[in-house]
Amino acid sequence: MPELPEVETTVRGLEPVLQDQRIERVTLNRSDLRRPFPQDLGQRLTGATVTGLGRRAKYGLIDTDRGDTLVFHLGMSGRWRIDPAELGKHDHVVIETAGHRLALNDARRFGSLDLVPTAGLEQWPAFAALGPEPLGPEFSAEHLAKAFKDRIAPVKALLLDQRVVAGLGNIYVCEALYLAGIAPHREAGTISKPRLVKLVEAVRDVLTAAIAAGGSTLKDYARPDGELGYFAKQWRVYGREGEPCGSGGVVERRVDSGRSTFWCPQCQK
DNA sequence: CGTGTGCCCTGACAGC
DNA sequence: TGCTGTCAGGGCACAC
Repeated sequence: MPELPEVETTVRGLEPVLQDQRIERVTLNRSDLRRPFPQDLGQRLTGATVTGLGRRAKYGLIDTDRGDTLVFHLGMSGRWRIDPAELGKHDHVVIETAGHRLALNDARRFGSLDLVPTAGLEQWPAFAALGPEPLGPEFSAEHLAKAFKDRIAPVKALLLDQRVVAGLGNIYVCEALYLAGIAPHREAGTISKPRLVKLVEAVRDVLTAAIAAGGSTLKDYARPDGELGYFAKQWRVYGREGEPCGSGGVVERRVDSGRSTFWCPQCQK
């Protein structure tokens, strides 16, 4: 499931294919994913030239010379297929350049596609309240101390809150909390400053390692070039219920409002 | 405002 | 073989 590292990997995979290329044709095989596509999406994209690619939180950004940015979210199962031999059932949007054909494939349709004025991107509703990038300079122990102050919610819930920090999902939050030695259900406001320093380091470490590994895989995630990521092998707690954590404890799983948390009660306090 | 719950969607998988 | 049930979860709506 694409979290920040997978989206980053996807954007890096799209860059050599799309940068400076003119979009010759856009085919919409349906009118929506999670929500309807913007009006006239095809016409507004056709003929535009890609001027740059980027990422904000778990969103991929494709800038065009028309002053618009195509914003994509991969949801649970979304991926871009580059030059697929043939199109499949879940290739909902197809973008063609002179040299390539790209298909946005999303079996579970939790993804989204929007076209937003580049100049107003930060004010776009989905972006306006986002917290800092976890790999950027604003994400610090000071920032977390401020965000956690007087909060009784579990630290895991706040790390998943995109207004606190933008781009973390269930897998990397579990991993980061394990690395930092902090129990997922600990009240956020009770965590000491030195431990927040460790948490910030842990978040950066797990994300950096995942990006370096080319994004992780969860059954249906594939890199844009079609190769599967392999960071899954490096997960310390996620999906490892009942296994030794590596530091003497045993990984436990608990479910809160239908969501799994993996952690080691011996190592995380 | 802070906190918690449930829904969307489909495919993989387990069990019978 | 084919059926049923369970699970995956990001973002958002909604209840209290």
